[in-house]
This record gives sequence, structure tokens and C-alpha cells, in this order.
Amino acid sequence: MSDGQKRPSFIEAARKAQLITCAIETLATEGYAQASLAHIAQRAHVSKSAITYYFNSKEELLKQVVIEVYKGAAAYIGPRVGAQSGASERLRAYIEAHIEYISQHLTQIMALAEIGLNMRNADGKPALVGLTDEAALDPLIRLLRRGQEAGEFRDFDARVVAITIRRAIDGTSRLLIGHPDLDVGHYTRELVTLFEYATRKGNNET
Amino acid sequence: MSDGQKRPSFIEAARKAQLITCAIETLATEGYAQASLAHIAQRAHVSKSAITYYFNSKEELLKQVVIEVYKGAAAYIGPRVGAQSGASERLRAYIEAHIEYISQHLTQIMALAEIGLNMRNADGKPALVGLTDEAALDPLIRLLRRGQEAGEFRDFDARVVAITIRRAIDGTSRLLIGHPDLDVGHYTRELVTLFEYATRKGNNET
Amino acid sequence: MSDGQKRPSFIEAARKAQLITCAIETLATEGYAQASLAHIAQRAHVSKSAITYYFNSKEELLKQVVIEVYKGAAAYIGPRVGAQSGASERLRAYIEAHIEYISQHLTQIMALAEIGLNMRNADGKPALVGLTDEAALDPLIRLLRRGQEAGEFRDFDARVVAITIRRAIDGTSRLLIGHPDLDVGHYTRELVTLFEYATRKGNNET
Amino acid sequence: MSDGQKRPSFIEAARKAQLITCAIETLATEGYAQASLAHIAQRAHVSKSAITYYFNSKEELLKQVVIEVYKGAAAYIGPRVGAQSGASERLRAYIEAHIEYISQHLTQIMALAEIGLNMRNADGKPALVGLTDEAALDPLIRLLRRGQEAGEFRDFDARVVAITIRRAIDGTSRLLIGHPDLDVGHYTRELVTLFEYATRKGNNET
DNA sequence: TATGAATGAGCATTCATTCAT
DNA sequence: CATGAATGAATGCTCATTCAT
Repeated sequence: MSDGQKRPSFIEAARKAQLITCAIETLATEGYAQASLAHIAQRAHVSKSAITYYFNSKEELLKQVVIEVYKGAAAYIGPRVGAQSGASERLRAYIEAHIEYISQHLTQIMALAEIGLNMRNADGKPALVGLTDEAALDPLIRLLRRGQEAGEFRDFDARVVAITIRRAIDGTSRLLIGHPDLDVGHYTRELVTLFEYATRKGNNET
Repeated sequence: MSDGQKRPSFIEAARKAQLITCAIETLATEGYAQASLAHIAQRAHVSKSAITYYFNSKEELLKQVVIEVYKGAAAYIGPRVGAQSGASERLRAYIEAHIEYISQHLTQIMALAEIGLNMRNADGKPALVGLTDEAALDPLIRLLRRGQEAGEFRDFDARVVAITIRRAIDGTSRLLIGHPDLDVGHYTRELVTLFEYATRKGNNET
Repeated sequence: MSDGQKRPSFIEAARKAQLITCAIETLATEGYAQASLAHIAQRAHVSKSAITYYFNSKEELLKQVVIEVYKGAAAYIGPRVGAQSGASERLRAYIEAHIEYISQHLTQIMALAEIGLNMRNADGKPALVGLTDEAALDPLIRLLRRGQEAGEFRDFDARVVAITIRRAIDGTSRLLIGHPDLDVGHYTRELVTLFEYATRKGNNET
Repeated sequence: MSDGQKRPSFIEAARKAQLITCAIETLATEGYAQASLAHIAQRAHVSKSAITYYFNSKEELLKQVVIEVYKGAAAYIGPRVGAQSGASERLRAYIEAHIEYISQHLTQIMALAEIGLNMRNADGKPALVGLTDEAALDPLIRLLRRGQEAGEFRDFDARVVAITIRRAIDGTSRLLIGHPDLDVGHYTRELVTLFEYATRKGNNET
């Protein structure tokens, strides 16, 4: 009994994972508009029906893609930021971890972007507000505020700075696609420096 | 009578302008995927055929949209940046003018973004590389380099900083959609300050 | 009065002739399916409306094309056949004149073929039954019968032979398109000989 | 059960055959221009999508039609010609078999003609050169040449005669449409006799 | 005399989805 | 567990025609 029930759910999990992977690849390489069930199924060497069998609708598949990618990113980045103690070090870790993850998981990130920029609910409103929405922004805002309270950071609007940092990070994927030979290390260091200057206290006030 | 030649071309120009406007609105509010000729025509209270009568293809219409929006933005921003002389002032004007224009022409900017992010050539490659491509980046890079040569700016990778600034600017439209009540003035000032700190010389070096 | 009325009708005739010519060229070079009013108008450097102004419908234009081509062919061929007296000589002249005309007016003949093979009435039935229909066949049948009565031709079914001759003639245009370097003189002589053998009396009976 | 694999492919084969048949009927009765997927689907009591489900494109469907008709004709005619030994008998069998097949498969032959005369490649050039092209002509030319070498046939241009024979044969379908009550046997006999006289040796030379 | 404007019908094709098996 | 079959809706686009001028 306990065994009989688990086996199918194991197959199910494997198939789902495979289909999500194929969806990601299709989204990344062919774009949202071309990411039809037919194309995804073709890449998975599976019938279209198989997809709607495991995911009731295309929408559900895409949402699972989003969840999958988010989960992976969070698992990579969270610990790296948490390992630091000072606000300045946490910010540096935040930027570095993000860009590292993006540069190493470009396909996933592109797929996520395609969905975020194109997927709409039935009412026509964007289904995702993007990585820059409140949920994604909040931890960064808190990080910055704690830095201000600790006297490490100057007095800025934490929300505006957070948005700008996220934007710089989110744009990295597009940058890497256009310039695959980019020196990621150099780019990261420059970015970290930029935001250190932009946030740290002790500059001569204007 | 005397200018009999102009009458027909006047109607044509008016219709084209109307259709471009409707295309912009449709793109902005419904997204690229939903911006079909049928939807655009519906918004213009016109038949689908009317669109292909004035624009030989959908692609041509979209390209006209891009041109239209670009022209408007350039006309607004160019003079404002050109009016400044110091690098720091020019950078400030660059950011301010962009955000002002974006906040006042949100629909157009969104339409442009939809096209830039989604339109593909026949080969499947993106038709536009986006506002962050070389052409759009170059003037800003030059502005920053001149500031460094003049000793106003610190020693950074002008390309990375330029990308980050453009990203912050480009993201403003998405921000305004999500937060229509945003205090644009405050946001702009914070952004200007952020990049002043990030670029200027004379900070205590790390 | 007498003058005032003639001028417009002169212009009209000239325009009609021009449009018919352009229709012929379009049909011949682009085929029936591509011979839209738009394409014909383009070739005539005229608006689509101009065509429906002079010809109430596309159908009317095409019918005028047919008449025009027929008239030209009849004017060329009729006298040449009429100039001969013996049945055998008339048949030879019939074949020679046709092929000469076809080889010198390939475009018109091709246009005629495109229409004949494709044009349909509202009921879906072919609008033209082709050059092989009764009207075109009758003179040839009479020619052959008179030859039989005069004892020049053997005893065959004049209708079947007439059809076969017409078919050989009508196919010449296709042949010339596929083989523009064809030796028309040789081809004609062979054809004439073939039908001389096929029709003349005095062969050893089977 | 045991041949579980065949069931799905059986349905597919049956549907394909049905759709090809309906396409043939539509082409024959309504003409190439009216043979849209919608019309074909209607005749098959099936949705348009069903056609593109089984045939990736309209072009593929039409090509299958051509293949189907050719196959049938070749299977009927080939053996009948091959069964004869003398050149004269082979020519007779060639004509007889063709006309028999045409008169018994009028619809298919008409469909083939519609495709051959109208179907164009993307470049606007005819997709099929027709039954009169080299491939179709070659066997007949060889047949005639062998007859000349064997001394059965007179000295003519085998190519011109072959073209004329093919033309007479190909035109039969049009003739039968216009005259469904035609006595095919009589017509065939007359045609055979005509070409016997036209080709055989031993006539008094002019 | 001639045209620009506009349209509705029709085209081949793609798509996500449903359903029986 | 997975698929083949089938569909209705939607897409960009072409077309002959109408109409006011």
C-alpha cells in the first residue's frame, strides 16, 4: 500500500521535472510566443496531451516553472547572504550571489523573464509583477534599513535604492545574452563598488 | 483647392497617427501577445483591413510605433542634457529628463518595452536589442568618460555604470505602473543622489 | 457635339486597351491566382479603382481579355486559311497560321489559357470551355468534312480528328514556354506532316 | 489486441485516404482556386483543423493527391503496355490504356490537372510541369524510336509525335467533362487509327 | 475621369484544450 | 500512464468591391 502509492508519484515527479526543464529551454531559446505546448512537447519527445495530463493547463505549467526557478535561486542565494553579518557585507553578498547564480543559470533566468514579461491573467493584467515586486524587494529593503540603523549606510530612501539594485541585478541576464564573453567577475566587482559608494556613510556631503 | 494635393495625404497622416496611437494603447494595456490587428482595430473603431491598408504589415505598424516613441523621447531629452555643461550636471539632467518623460508618457514607453522585449525577426532573433543596446548606451558612456577625464568622476568602468543607470531609468515605467501614486520628484532626486555618490570623486577610498 | 462625345470615348478606349494589355501580362507572367486587381493596377501605374471604373467587375475585364485575344488570332488566321483552296492546303495553312500566331503572341495565348483553365461562373462551372469547344471546333470540322467529300481525306470521324489537331495546336504555347529555343519551323513541319499522313487517302488500308 | 500498434495507424490511414478523396472531389468539381481547406473540410464533414492535423500543410495534402493519382494510373497502364511486344501494338495499348483509365477515373484526372496547372512554388514557378514534361514523355519517345528502329514506323521526329499523342490523351478528360455521353470506345478507336496512319511506314511518300 | 478610403469575406496556419481509449 | 483524434478560436494577410468625392 504505502509502496504502491509512492511509485506513481515518483514517476509523476520525474515527468513533471522533465517537462518543466523542457519548458524552460523552450522559453529561453524560442521566446514566450513560440513556447507552445507543441514545441515543448516536441523537445520532451512526448505528446502534447502528456503535458496537459500532468499540468491541467499551460498556465499551471508556467507557474510551476516560475516556482522551480525561484526555489533554485533562493536556495543558492539565501545562505550566502545569511552567512554575512555586517550590512555592507550582506549587500555585497546579495549582489555577488545573485549575479553568480544568474550567470550560471542563464537559461532558467531567461525563461523566468519571458514568463514575467508576457504572461497575463484572464483579465489581461500581468500575472507576475516581476522580480521587482514587493515580495522580492522586501528582504533587500530590510537589509538596507538595518544598515542605516547600524550607521553603516547613509540616509537614503531604502525602497528607491533597493529597486535600483534589483534592476541592475535583473538586467544582468540580458547583458550576458548580448555579451556572452563578458567578464562576470569584473562586472560584479564594479557593481558592488558602485553600490558601496552609493550607500556608504562618510562621504563628503554635497 | 489650391493645395488639393495635401488633402488626401492629410487624411492618411491623421489615420496613421490614430492607428499608431491605438496600437500604443493596446500594447501598453493588453501586452504584446494580445496586441493583434483585431484588437488594435477594435480600439480604433475600424476594420482590421483598414490597418493593413495604411500599413502594409503588422511589422511596419510596430516599427512606426517605435520610431514615433523614440522621436518624441529624443526631442524631449536631447535639449535638456545639451543645455548643461558640467559632466555632473549633464548626468543629473540625463536622469531627470528621462524619468520626467517616462512618467509623462507612460503608455508610449510601455508600448515600446512590449515591442522591444517581444518582437522577433523571421529568424527568431529579437528585432530590437532594447534601450540598453550599444546605440542607446554610447552617449551615456561618453558622458561618463568625459566626466572622468575632467576629474569630476572617480575611476570606474564607464560601461558598467552606464548600464546600471540605463537599467534604473528603463525600469521606472514598470515601477510607475505598479505604483501610480509614486512621488516621481522624490524618486528622481533619490536616484540622482544615488548616482552622484556612486560616481563622484573625492570619497574616502576603500 | 459630335466631337465632344467622341473624345471621352477615345480616352476610354485607350485606357481599356491599356488595362487589357496589363491584365494579359499579369496573367501570363504571374498566373491566374496572382492576377489580382491590385497587381494589374500596379503594372498599369493606376489605382485599383480605375479598373473597376472602366470594367464594372474583374469578370468583365477578363472577358474582354478573352475577346481581345480571340479577335487578334482570328484576324491573323482567318485570311491565311481562306487564301487556300484545296482541303489539304487549308489544313496545312490552319496549322501553320495557328502555330505562327501562338509563337509570336505567346503572352496573349498564355493569358487566355490561364483564364480558360481557371475562370468559373458563380455556379462553380468553368466560364470558358476552352479553345476546344464547339465554336472553335466547328470551322475545322467543316474543313475536314469538305476534304472527305472532295475525296482528299480518308474516312475518319472528323470530330475526333479536329479535336486532336486543336489539342496539338493549343499545347504549343506550353511547349514554347518550357522550351523557348524550340525550332518552331521544324515543329510546325513535323506537325503538318503528321496530320497529312493521318488524314490523307490512298494509304494502304489495314 | 495482439496488433495493438496497428489500430491508431489504421484510423490515420483511413482519414488520410478520406481527406485525399475529398480533396480530389473538390478540386475536380470546384477548381483549384475554390479548393480551400474550408471547402475540402466541409465535404469531409470535418473541421479545417482536422486536415492540418493529418497533413502538415495544404501543400502536403496536394502532393499526396498527386502521388495517389499517379500511382493508380501507373498501376493500371504500365502492365497493359508491357504486355504487348510490337511497337505498333504497344502504341495502341498506350493510347487505349490511358483513355480507359481517364474515362474511368475522370475525377482524379481532373484534380491532377487542376493541381498541375495551378500549383506554384514559393517563387511563383509552377510546382509541377504537367503530364507533358520530360518524365512522362520519355517512355513514349523511347517506344516510338524503337518502332522506327524496327522499321515499323516512318521517319518522324519522335519527340513531336510523342507530344502530340500525349496532348490528345491528356485532353480526353476535358472532352469527357463537356460530353459525358461520348462513345469512348469509338473515340479511342479513331484516335488509335489516326496515330497508326500518322506513324506507320509504307505510305506513299509525298 | 479617376482616386483614396474602407470594408467584409475568405485564406492557410497555429494553438490550447477536450475526450475516448 | 499516456496518447491520438479532433476542434473552435484566433492570427496576419489578400482580395474584389463600394462609395464619396
